[in-house]
Amino acid sequence: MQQLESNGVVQVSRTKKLNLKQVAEELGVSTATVSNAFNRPDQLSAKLRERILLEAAELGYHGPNLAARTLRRGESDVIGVMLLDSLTYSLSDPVANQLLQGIAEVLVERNKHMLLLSSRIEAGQQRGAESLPDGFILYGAIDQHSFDFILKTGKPVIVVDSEYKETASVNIDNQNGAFRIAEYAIHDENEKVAILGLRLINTDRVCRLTEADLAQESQEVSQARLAGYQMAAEQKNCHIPAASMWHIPINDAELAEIAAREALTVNPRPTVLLCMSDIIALAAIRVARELNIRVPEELSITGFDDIPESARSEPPITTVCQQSIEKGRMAARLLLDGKAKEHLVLETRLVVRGSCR
Amino acid sequence: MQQLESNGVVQVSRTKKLNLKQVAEELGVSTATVSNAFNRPDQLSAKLRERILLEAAELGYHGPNLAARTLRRGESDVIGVMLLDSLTYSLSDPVANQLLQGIAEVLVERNKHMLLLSSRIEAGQQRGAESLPDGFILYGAIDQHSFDFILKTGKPVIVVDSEYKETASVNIDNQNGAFRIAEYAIHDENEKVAILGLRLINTDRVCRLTEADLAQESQEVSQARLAGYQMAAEQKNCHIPAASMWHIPINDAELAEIAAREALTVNPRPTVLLCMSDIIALAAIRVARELNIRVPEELSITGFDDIPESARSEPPITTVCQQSIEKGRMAARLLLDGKAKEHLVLETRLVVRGSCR
DNA sequence: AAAATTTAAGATATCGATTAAGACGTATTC
DNA sequence: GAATACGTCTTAATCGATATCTTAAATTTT
Repeated sequence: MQQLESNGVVQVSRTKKLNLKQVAEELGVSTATVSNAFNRPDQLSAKLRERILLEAAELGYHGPNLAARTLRRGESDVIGVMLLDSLTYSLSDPVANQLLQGIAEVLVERNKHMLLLSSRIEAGQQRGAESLPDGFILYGAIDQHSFDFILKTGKPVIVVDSEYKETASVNIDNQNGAFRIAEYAIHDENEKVAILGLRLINTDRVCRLTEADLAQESQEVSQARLAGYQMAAEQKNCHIPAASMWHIPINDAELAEIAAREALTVNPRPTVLLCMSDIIALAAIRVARELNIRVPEELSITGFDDIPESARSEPPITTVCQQSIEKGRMAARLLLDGKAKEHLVLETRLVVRGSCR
Repeated sequence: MQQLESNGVVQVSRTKKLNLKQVAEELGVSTATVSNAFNRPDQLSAKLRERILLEAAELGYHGPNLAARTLRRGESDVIGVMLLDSLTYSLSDPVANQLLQGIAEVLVERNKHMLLLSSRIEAGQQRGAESLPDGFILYGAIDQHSFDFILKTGKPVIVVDSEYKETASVNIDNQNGAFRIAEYAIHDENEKVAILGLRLINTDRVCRLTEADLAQESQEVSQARLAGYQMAAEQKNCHIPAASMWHIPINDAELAEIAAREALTVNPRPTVLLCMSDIIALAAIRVARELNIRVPEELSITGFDDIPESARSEPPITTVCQQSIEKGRMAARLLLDGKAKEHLVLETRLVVRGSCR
């Protein structure tokens, strides 16, 4: 249909896309040979291969169709990255972003592709793309339902910032990081310590905690950080009551400002404000400025994450570097190297800057 | 192999993944019916459909394989998003990020998936995933080679922040936006105006421009913004010589600081600093503080983009809102609605904050 | 009640590629 | 010089799902 014979020369319309089989016919070789030209250079002579590649390109053929190739080989060279909550939210979060950067770096290096998935499935939406990827990287405390779904694909899964016995994982020692920064920030038993926590309880609103809340199970990362803070405080003979803790549901600057405003207007005012993310710490600094509280003279503020912005704020933030980019790289490497059983725990680093006395 | 018959009951090992055909056999229906159960509810009775869906799930079958489905249907429900430069860099750029957020929002709404691609192909790397997506969104001034490659797939393409006659596009009126902010920032002919420009010439290093550089063709977005600045300056009887312009190769805080440091230490010192991105403006503010130059009293600084950080800096940045998230949404909608010929130009908004007199 | 129409489910060719096995001629070995 | 190995290319089965075309049954129409 798309080829018309005339005086021995076979012509192909350039408008219609052609497939490997048609290319093979055009060049007078078998499909196997064309396929090999693209995938297994050792299976044919260099000369023929070169000719095929060249002429295929001229015909407008740009290499094997991924769907067909995937179907046949059972491998797509695509890696699925599943982010917590909605994609839109995750993409706005600097930590998730750094993770993606690290993942992207390794995937590009290895000629793999990245498919973004979100764990949150809205009503009327279906899963569908999960059968394509060769493996998955899950970020954060994915809900059990999504996790099971992914797990049942039988493909390798690496979890970041969470841990399940069934899969490999990349984590940091949250408790230790929190302990060290709290230990650094809290000088003695006279300090009034407040905590701006991330996802401490299961509520969508900013709120001040009660003792009852503390008994509840919360997200593991937050729980670990909280435990680290408390351990350091106790070591300095400070006690941090639940009423000095605020819950912030997502890592969002505005919500963090609301919490910070509450925390910094209680009486007596805190002297140390431990923030579970840099976004929160940055918000706290803005609120402190607004309230004419000098940082760090009157108030020490600590962050967590070490996002790029933290180094550039005024004052720059004393924080815990959790190497998010590196976590992404490690996760991607574990996955691609088939180390689907390891549980990595990366070191955190205390980054001392100007926001603490 | 994976099913063993015993006393009339057919059992399927739960460990091995099964396909639509096997599911059909298990349930004693045809493959067409199972397929219809998943894709075309109107083609079979509700009762049977429900039974199939239920039992399939129990057998551990999670719906049609994407590769096979794509191969057969010729549609993957995957959209390719190609970012400028390396993925790693793009993911760290707040503007690209907002764009992705907007795209993600619409794709999720419509049950589509997002495949991240980068335009930069390193040595030894191949393209390969380009055959999968049903369409593409290209961000920025993609190099001609990559552009042609994508175009030749014959699939719909939407370009953002660039324009080609062959494809639809979503842009903002860069020149107008730049004109308005410069008009606002430049008070009279006594101002000394300097420009911190993004990708003004084709060099990887920060550098001060010469008149010869101005004659050269540069990237369209930058060129438009520059033209807007110049038009506003001339209207106020100011002339901005090339020597008052700096080229910054990528939208990076550190490079921007280098340029800002140079620009703010020339004599006489500028009174207005027009920055082609908010990242640059934020860097300029830090450098100004470092040099004890009061902003805005002694120096007006303007940005471009309106990234979230700009509203929160001290002083907050007067900038041009380019609605990056909305651009992403529009691009995705154009693509999914098959409007592959339109050239949208979104309005910019002058956002007056504290960084200008 | 016979004919016409609608509804429900099955049979099968097909999408585009990969790869194991095989064919064929040439080079190497003893 | 026969046997073996090697390099190069071809044949053909296969991956998993979809959609067209049938067939059979149920329902409506006249």
